[in-house]
Amino acid sequence: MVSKACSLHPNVLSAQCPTRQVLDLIADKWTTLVIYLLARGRQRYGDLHRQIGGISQKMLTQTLRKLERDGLVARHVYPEVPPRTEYELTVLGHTLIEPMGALCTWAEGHLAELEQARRRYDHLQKKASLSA
Amino acid sequence: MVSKACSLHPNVLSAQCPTRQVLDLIADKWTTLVIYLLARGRQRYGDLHRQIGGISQKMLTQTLRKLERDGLVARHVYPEVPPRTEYELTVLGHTLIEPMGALCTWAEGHLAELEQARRRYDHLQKKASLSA
DNA sequence: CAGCATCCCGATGGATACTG
DNA sequence: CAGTATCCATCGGGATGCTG
Repeated sequence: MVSKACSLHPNVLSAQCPTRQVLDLIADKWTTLVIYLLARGRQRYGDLHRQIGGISQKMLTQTLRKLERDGLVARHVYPEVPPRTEYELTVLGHTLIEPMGALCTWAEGHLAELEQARRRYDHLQKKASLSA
Repeated sequence: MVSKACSLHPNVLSAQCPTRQVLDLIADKWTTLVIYLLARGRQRYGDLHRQIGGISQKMLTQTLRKLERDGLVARHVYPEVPPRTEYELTVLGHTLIEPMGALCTWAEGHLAELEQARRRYDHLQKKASLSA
């Protein structure tokens, strides 16, 4: 937002805008969690699965594959029995930590206001519906 | 990510983590676009609708209501005929512009790498499937 | 003009079962 | 262990039509 490339082109609103790409990247339940966990260091598939603990195998695999495709996560398969696979952030992946951290910091700093606004809004809605 | 509150609690992975709240906030196609447009200043419903140009009335209204509920956007209804409604970012809403800008800047700076990674990945996948 | 109500389709994603 | 394949319920969200 308020970015140079976006301001120059009228197509901020198009799917071609970089903004869209990034949002599509982090805009699902699991991606951010995976990145967050991998920010701590290289980890095995099973460890990720256990830590996230609400995610299905399907979603974890799908998320990891997407991140790998985007070059944010590297996949290391060891030809052993039983198999072992480790995941870690790439250099590119690490660069994403900071801006995402900024967003997280914002969240923590303004969560109270946000919740207060919600309560107030819901309260007013309730009163309005009662008077109707 | 890599945030204090998140690191302290083991429940980063729970829905209670502020991260989740923020992501839920911006994680859909339209929210960011609306915020982006409103960052330019107060605007009418119809103007937003026309500028975004792929959005349905349903989604625009829904997005605006959500942002209003979260205290990020203020809604001004003028009791006129025909009706006029204007939307603008609240003070809280403005504070979100910067962290979102950081993400956008990241996107612009790394989009090329991202696309290259994708091409490379898809290329390798193709070769793998052919040899099979 | 600025919505709300309704219908409806496709995608998302969980649960389950199977495999190298 | 680290997946893949399949089935199926839910839901986001578009299209359409109506109202104050």
